[in-house]
Amino acid sequence: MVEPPLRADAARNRERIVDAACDAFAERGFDVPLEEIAARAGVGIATLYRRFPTRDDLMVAAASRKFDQYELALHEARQAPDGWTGFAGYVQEVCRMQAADAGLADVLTMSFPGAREFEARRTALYHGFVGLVERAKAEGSLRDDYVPEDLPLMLMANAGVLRGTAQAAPRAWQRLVGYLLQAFRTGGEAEPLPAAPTPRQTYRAMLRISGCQGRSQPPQH
Amino acid sequence: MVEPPLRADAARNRERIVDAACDAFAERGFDVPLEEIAARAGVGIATLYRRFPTRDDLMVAAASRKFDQYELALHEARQAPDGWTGFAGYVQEVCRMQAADAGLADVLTMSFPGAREFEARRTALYHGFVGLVERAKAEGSLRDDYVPEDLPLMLMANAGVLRGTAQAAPRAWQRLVGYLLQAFRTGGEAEPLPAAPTPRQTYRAMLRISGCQGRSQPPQH
DNA sequence: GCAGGACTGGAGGGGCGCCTCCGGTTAGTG
DNA sequence: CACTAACCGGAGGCGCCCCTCCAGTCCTGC
Repeated sequence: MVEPPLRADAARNRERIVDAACDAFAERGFDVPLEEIAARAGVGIATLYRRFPTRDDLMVAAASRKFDQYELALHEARQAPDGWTGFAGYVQEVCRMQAADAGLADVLTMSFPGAREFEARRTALYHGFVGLVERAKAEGSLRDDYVPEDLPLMLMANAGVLRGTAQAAPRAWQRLVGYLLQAFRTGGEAEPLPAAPTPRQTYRAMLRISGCQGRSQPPQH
Repeated sequence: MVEPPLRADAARNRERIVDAACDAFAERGFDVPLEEIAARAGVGIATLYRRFPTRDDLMVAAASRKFDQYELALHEARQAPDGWTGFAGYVQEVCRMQAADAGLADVLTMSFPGAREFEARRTALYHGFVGLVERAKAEGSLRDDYVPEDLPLMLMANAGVLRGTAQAAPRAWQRLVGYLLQAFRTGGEAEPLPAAPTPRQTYRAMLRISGCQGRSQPPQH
């Protein structure tokens, strides 16, 4: 069951593949061609497959690198002066990371039953978040019917906004998060919101989503 | 510039293609293979391409069929007893339609600069919505800093939730909409929310998103 | 009922990404 | 230094979907 140690050059290549995967996933999401990752790593496609037989394996390896960030955010949220600051700060930070990293953010809303250590860290993060929720509820600033499952819900919503607006209105997600935090808070006065996307930005975003791969000319024979 | 009328059989086939496209888009989203649409319509792939040279052309034709529903929803919202009911009812209805129709809902967040009549109807819907917004703001129930562009934002967020939960927690979107409406309303007390997805549902949704196309066995030679 | 033009569908070339096979290369030990 | 096991990478088969070409079919107007 225990893997024999890799030869030095193989280990080096493995590292380079994971590095390349991190970059590629962050820039272009999880559906980049594996060939591109291999090319970025300066490695043959076969080498990539030998080391990571499944796309999931590679995703797990790449994602693990980012857990540090999430754990740091959780740690900071725990030390916030009050429950709401901690809860809201964590939620915002997670969404910000999601916006900054096209693919890897989905990691929190994914499950890889095969990856033990990965799942353990994800579960720990989840428990930590439950703690934030309870603290905020106890001080009365977070509505009672909030449930921790609302975080994945929010991440999925955020992902949808990011998919649609990443190019044209890269700050639109902040407004969504602003609205949602407002809804999560009890007895909230209307607080100022992040700026809305302009009509122009919205229009451009709508163009982007559509196919619009050009080539719509009639055959003009 | 004016198209000659189609031959009777050609017109019939055209109808069947649009019917099939409506069904296919609704069931599986906009990225169904065109070959499948042709097969559903009982028609050769070439026939489909002759009638709709571009995927966008077909999408426009299929989407136009659904405008009636949107226009009906707008009409009803206008006759609501008060501004908030009209605004919230319309928003909910649009999101409900989005949930019921995997692909076509994106239509409202897309733009097809080439399709005149299509764009005109979409624009009319937009203006109608602006009317709902103004009425609700005037009566003081909708926050002042709400902008009409928040509707596409919401639709994108809803699309993200639907993508993630369609199989495992088909009602999750209602909770998102509930939260957002709460945030849109001024001075809102916390109203009861649609049920949250259960942890079990959330877990299943997370599994679904991941690749998980099986086949992760090591080569076991 | 008979041209002839409009229409049809399947075959097939092309691109892209997935994944594997295999001949050549290299690290690392004795 | 020499040898062997581990490692490498490109070539290429496969499946999927896109889109086009063309020989045959079927309306429709006369």
